Amino acid sequence: MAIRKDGKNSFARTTLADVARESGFSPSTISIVLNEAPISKYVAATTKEHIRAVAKRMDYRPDAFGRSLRKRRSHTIGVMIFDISDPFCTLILQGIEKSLHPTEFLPFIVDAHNRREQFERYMAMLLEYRVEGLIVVANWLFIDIETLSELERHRVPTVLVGSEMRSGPLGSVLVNNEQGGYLALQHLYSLGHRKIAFIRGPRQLWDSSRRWDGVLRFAAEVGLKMPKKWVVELTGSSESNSSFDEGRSLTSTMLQRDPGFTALLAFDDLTAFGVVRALRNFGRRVPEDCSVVGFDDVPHAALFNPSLSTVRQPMERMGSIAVGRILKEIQQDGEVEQEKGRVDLLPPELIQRESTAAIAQKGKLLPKNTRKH
Amino acid sequence: MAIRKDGKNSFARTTLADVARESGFSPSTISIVLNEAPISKYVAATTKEHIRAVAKRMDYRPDAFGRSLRKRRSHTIGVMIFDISDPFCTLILQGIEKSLHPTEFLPFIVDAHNRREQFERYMAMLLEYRVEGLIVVANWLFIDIETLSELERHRVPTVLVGSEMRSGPLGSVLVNNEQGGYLALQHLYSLGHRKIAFIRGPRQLWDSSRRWDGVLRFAAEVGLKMPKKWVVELTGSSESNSSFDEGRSLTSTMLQRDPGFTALLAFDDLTAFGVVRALRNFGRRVPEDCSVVGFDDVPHAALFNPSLSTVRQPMERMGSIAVGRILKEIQQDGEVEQEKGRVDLLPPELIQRESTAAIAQKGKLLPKNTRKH
DNA sequence: CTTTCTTGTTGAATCATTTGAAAAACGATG
DNA sequence: CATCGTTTTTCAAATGATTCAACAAGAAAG
Repeated sequence: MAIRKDGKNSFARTTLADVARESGFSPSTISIVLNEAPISKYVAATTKEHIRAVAKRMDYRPDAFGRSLRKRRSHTIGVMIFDISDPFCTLILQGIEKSLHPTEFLPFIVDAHNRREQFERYMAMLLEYRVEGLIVVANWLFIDIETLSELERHRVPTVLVGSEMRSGPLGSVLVNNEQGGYLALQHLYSLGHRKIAFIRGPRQLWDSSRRWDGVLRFAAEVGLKMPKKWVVELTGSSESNSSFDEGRSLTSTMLQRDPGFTALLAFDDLTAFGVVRALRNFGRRVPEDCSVVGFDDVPHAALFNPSLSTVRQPMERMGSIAVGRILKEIQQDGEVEQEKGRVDLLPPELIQRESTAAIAQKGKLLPKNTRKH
Repeated sequence: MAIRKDGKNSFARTTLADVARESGFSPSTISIVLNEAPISKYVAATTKEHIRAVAKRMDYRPDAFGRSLRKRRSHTIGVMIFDISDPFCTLILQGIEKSLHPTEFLPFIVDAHNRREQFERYMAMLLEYRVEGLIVVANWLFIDIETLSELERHRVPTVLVGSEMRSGPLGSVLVNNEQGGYLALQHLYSLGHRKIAFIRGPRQLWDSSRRWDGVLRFAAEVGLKMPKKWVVELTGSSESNSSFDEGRSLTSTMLQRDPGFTALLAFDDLTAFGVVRALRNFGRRVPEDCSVVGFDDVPHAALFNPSLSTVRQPMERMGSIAVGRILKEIQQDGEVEQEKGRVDLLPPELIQRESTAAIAQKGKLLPKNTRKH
């Protein structure tokens, strides 16, 4: 359909040459005018006007490929995520988008679905598209360190968000997990809880250990006992709702073992949701019979019943800080090496909601509690 | 750093010419071999091997810009979303990604943040990048019809997911909202509820009306009365959690007006979460005192307390069907016009969970409700 | 009258790749 | 020895835009 006699598809896009022909000026002039290049100050005002009018009338749009090829710039920042359905990563994405918006850069988002093979394929893709920077949103990261270090090889400024490499040249932006763990336990402790159960994160996850370090530090400071029967650990499959299911089953196990705890500290919000479900099924009310605290503050934490007390990660800010660092690296073109491996640790914030409450004064747990707040 | 005497950055990417020089063959041959073009069957096997080896050794990656410019194909499908933090849209995205994965196409995702200005900017961007197809995920769509119809002008095959245009040339893939509304009310009715409150969707939203049509159809069939005092409507701001907040405040209003309803049908899941919150604050238990049904089945609906009964939209499938249609249109290159404006209506599915229950036999709320079903 | 300066515009090269046409190389055929 | 048919490889053009050096025209200066 719609092929003209001259062989050209009549719907073919308008090119610079078309505008040139139509306006009577050369392609060079058109380009200079439309890009408002420095030399354009020598172009006659009438010419400028005329060219702009013609370009608009013909609905001219510069071709990204031609342009990028010539300028050797793509004006894109690659954003690699591992699971778009994770709300944690969603908010970071929003932070990234928002701070990229006023710039000349465009995010190129790809989702590896937690699959190594896809990670690699998309990675190659991003390099072919010559992204000028790369942000890796590592929500739940089991890709080996090795694979990530390889990123450096490509000489593309890279920042890791939400996770940290034990060693290695990659810069990262993340919450201070150690402090977060500390805050969470401190919160429960200050509400009077002494019999506290714990669901740690998966051992393979580095953040998980840091968070646990914070918990241990507070426990040591106040001399809290942490009996083994009340400390369990997620296995960390990469399935979507696995931490909910695991939170639930681990809690059930602990309840059957010894239901005497009055509070539970969960690795993250999704786990905490599972915990609440298990407690309810066991006939425990939250927070009256057992307080629960999560980690992350995903958007749904506030909507949940009961709304979840949790340690907030400033996710949107993490995204925008990552963008800031990438832009800086791009501008400085690798001059300031010392910036590269830097780790930005942002402070977490304890958000108190309904799922935690002071322990019953005279309440024995099992009997009924008749207090006010 | 690392600029060689010849002025070239030593980290510059390897080009086809580099491989040609290194291997002793011409760029043409390299291209033919690496792309396994038809003529490559005439290339000597030893040559092929040699070229592949050199390319691999030099870590050659074809440049997407050079290639796309020459081939006049981008191998990308634009995906326009309006709010990435909406879980509804997240699942559709996953469906899209998954079905695009085995193809030669790559999704180019942009998020307009519900802002018209950004929508237009990103739209222009996608056209500059010559996307070969476009999927618009219209979760919560207040962009005028006009703007969307304009898409057609660009001769890019376009499919709308999750919404439908009253009229216009754009094809779409969405759930049968009318049937969904019908199912939701039928569910509550079959549980014995007769005093039912309703929170409609915003009037500007076309889907909202269709859903409501289904509700009315069922009500008419069984002769259910729907007093005005128990029918309210969302205003539909584009804020992130607005439907939660609105669901909550509208429910509070209705409860104060007349708390006699035993069930509530909400426009969507997020609204339903707000409803549950309001009921709890009012001292009503869900589902014992009031059943609540949502719409969508977002991932968190199952994790919520109580887990939410709802009408499921097959979101992942919607995404993959959209991809299927786009790919077909691309291949047929506009030959089969009749496909274009087609509307795929997928069947919704009622998911019964904890938030709905049969009405109490010896009912408390208002005096007697002593029937069976 | 030549030179210089300013203003306004353009030609040609360049970016990395693909591709149809053409050119080698080579043995075989008449 | 010219001609032909294969097989193997390369030339050169094309894709769409940007940019630098250069050119043209007119005015001003020497």
